[in-house]
Amino acid sequence: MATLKDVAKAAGLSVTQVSRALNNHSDVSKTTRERVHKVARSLRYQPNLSARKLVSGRSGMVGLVEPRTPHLASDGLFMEVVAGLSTQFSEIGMQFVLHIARPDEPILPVYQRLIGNGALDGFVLTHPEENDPRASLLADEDVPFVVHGRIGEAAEHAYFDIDNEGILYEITRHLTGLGHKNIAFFNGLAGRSYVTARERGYLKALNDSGIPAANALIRNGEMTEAFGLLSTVELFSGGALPVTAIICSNSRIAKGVYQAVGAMNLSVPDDISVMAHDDHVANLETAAFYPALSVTDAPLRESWAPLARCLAEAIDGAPLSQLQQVGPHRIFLRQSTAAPPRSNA
Amino acid sequence: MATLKDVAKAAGLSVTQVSRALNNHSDVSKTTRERVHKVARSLRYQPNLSARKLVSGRSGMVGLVEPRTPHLASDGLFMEVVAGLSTQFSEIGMQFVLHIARPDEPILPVYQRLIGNGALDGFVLTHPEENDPRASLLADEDVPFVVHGRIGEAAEHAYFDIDNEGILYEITRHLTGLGHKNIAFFNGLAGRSYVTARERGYLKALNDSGIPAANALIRNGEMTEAFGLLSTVELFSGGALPVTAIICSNSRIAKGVYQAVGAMNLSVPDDISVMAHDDHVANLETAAFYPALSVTDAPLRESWAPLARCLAEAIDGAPLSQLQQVGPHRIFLRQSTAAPPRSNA
DNA sequence: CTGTTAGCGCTTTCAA
DNA sequence: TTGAAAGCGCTAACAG
Repeated sequence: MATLKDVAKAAGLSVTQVSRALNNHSDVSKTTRERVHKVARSLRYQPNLSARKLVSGRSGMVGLVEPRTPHLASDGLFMEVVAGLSTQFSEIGMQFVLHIARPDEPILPVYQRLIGNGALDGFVLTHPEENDPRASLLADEDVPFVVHGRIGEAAEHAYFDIDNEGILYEITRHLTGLGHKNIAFFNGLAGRSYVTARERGYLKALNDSGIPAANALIRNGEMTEAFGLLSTVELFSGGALPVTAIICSNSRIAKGVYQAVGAMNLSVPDDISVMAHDDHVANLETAAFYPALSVTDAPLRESWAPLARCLAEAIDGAPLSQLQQVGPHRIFLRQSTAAPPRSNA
Repeated sequence: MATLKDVAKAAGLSVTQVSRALNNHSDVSKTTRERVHKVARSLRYQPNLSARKLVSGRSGMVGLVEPRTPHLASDGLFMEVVAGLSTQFSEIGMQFVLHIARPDEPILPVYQRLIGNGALDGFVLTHPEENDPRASLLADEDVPFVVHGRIGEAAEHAYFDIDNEGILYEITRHLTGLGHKNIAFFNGLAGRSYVTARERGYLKALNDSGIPAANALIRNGEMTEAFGLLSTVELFSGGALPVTAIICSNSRIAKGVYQAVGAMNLSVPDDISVMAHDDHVANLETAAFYPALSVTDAPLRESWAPLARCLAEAIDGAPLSQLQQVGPHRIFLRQSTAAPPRSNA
């Protein structure tokens, strides 16, 4: 491999000046810079990341740590994350490193090892939880990181997130606006920060509509079809509250809800209105549901690019205010929502 | 982070001696070594990989490069590979780096970048093809690598493989031994080296049994249920040769074959014998097929540990002879194979 | 605009 | 058995 020294010799310059030219510093004449770049290219020069990291603290490598769960191999979401991030980081000339931790191994020591190794410039954290210890560790150690999502209402870290609270507020207000009063909410697993945020939005909307919240109407679970199906059946077999609308945290849950509603010989939207948030991860075309599902829409895949950029900037030492971004979402009102049936209005 | 210097100071020794002690060199007194280890532990010392790589050429990081295909996110095999390798490498104290390449990007330049970066010690190559250009590149550049599979009959590189040729030989001989003469073979995509090896084994067995091979009996395709189903139907609708046995390169294909055979109102094994190789990647319990499928058996998951060890040794400069390993396989004869029906015997 | 000097953290001669 | 010194390839002061 050609080194800086080789390029310097070939260009008849000092190593320093070549380094500056290659890194596009301002204090290099244009002619020199161009000549150096040409020589470097002809020698197929590539900077040695280890050497660079050693002196400047930057290697251009960032990592994602994931515990190896039994389902990992069949987890489409996980692969979406990995493929998306990996692609986006190489797009901006960085190396994305995936580290799968042993299933039995506690996760913090893994981060500590990786930090101590000193090979990585920063980390991406996904699926944050409230008071996530990984974030605390990284913050304590002053290691740059970006979170996919937000930890806490006043997050003190770099993140890219969608407005989970706002999304649920919009959905819920739409339903209360139609006249619904008993609105169930099938949310994700408790503890995840987006789950909490969504619950906040739901509760706030109910409150703003003057509707009391009922614990029995909120359910948390893994966001699967089965969860939606079972929750719906249980909700109606309990028969306590005359639920007229169901909000699903994703389209997969909604699919299960549709099945249960059909099985119970009820109809969407005549008997029950259904809405969901669609992140486009499940291969479910919500417009092709029958009846077409009303959704808020924010494709997960649109977050990898901002996330990568955000981490790059965090590593470059950008101020926190620039590193906290909330992506857009849309709302599509289709055929699955209507005013509640008379008997329950 | 604590550095060697810190440890040296705390231990009252020179940096040199500490380095030697920590790396368990022979020329360090036992007392010193133990003391140094203790001090290092108490300071939570971790060697800086970049510094180490810079001077010794070893970082302890190895990589796998995978082009991002549309199906990647739902490709269970891929995740099995990633999770398996990642786990095994951390088991032996190495870092496993996954690099997903952009879909449009030719793959060789990606390797060249990664090599030139000088951050990785070596690579794992999966899904090798005959005359695989990646292997040529890595060999040319003198970068250690290990192949999951073999390239060519007399492979000149480190590999861990199963005896694909032998496996197909065994299967085919078992069928010819039962009296079958027209034995179809549904193999994987042409070009992959294990596909070629299996074909060799199949042809050799036919030859050794004095049975002429027929091109029409060999089919190559993506190893899916659909491939098995369609191939079977086509084979029989052509109606040229009275096929009495089908060999499938994996259990998924066999599942498709079973479906087609059922649809055609034929029976396994009375009309058609079926055998397959089972790598335990598809979640198909071959013993639970009806009738139970006769298979050769070599779980893919058993290859990650040897593969990781092999690469580690290759990086350590072990001789090639130690780096070429062939894993074991078993054969389970169950209910899907029998002598051919009289009319075709 | 350019070169000289120093040093990142580590391993490895070479001497003692 | 130990230490001093050199240097891996690079960047960042500091002079000029």
